Amino acid sequence: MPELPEVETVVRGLQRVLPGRRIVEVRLGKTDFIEDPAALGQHLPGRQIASVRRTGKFIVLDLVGMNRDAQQFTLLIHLGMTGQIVTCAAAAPIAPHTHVFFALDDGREMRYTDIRRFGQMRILTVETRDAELGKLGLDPLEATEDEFVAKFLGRRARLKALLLDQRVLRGMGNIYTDESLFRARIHPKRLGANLSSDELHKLHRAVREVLTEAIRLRGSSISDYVDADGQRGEFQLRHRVYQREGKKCLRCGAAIQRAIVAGRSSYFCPKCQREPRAQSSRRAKRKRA
DNA sequence: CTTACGGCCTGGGTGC
DNA sequence: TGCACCCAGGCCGTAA
Repeated sequence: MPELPEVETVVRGLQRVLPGRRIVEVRLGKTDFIEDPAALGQHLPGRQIASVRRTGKFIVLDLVGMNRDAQQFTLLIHLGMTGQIVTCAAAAPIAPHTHVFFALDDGREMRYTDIRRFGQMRILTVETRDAELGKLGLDPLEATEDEFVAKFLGRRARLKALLLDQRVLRGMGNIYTDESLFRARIHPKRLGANLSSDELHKLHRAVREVLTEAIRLRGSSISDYVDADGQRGEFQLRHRVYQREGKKCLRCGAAIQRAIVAGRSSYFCPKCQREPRAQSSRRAKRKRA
């Protein structure tokens, strides 16, 4: 479910209520998605949430001890496919598949719910936090055009794979990849190395537009996604290709197609996004010649 | 460096 | 009503 716009929306909701709160207790259900479950109860109670932010699809909670020399920890949360985080009254009914309860010092709770448990939760030190987050690629909304373009030059992978690769850009997932490629009118099977500078320019702009608009509409709710207040997003109403197989392209009227590209379901307009023929990168061409 | 594939886990939809 | 099957917004490890 959650890609950059959804995680951003969740984080904005959490930012309104969490900073300054102290965690008083952690209760656990199933823990197979938590790197070190015992560490949660060991390190979190008594610590105060200093900040909440997003890096790519990760939610980053920085926690400080109540005395000055206490070690700082970071709680890193990834929502996977079906993860949800909400805050609610401690007495609120418990949704099925809720596996982590963080009791807060104002009598409320932050709860983590995840049907499929593809999410992850880790306690990190400041050093390991920076090492982990440093593996990620560019923030697609902050990258300059030059930085963005450089990530695709010479890459022989398909655009679909590159856009989904968190080491290239951090935060793109299947929905926003397809929506961005449609707006840039680029076929998901095209190779990074074969894009013209005009196409890279259009792609950069399309990615920013799609993500910005999706954040404004508080994300896409296809099935499970809700924000930190339990509200659904509305960007799914603006999808132009995603899950529109067989429906008319809103630009040209052709039937939207679905194909597996880079192992993932991909939606595109066969007329607006021309499929490349026998692709070869420059290097392969040179080899053949 | 790259792709392809299976696996993690549960639930919803479809078709018989 | 049951059941088999396919699909799902993410990501990792393995093999080729």
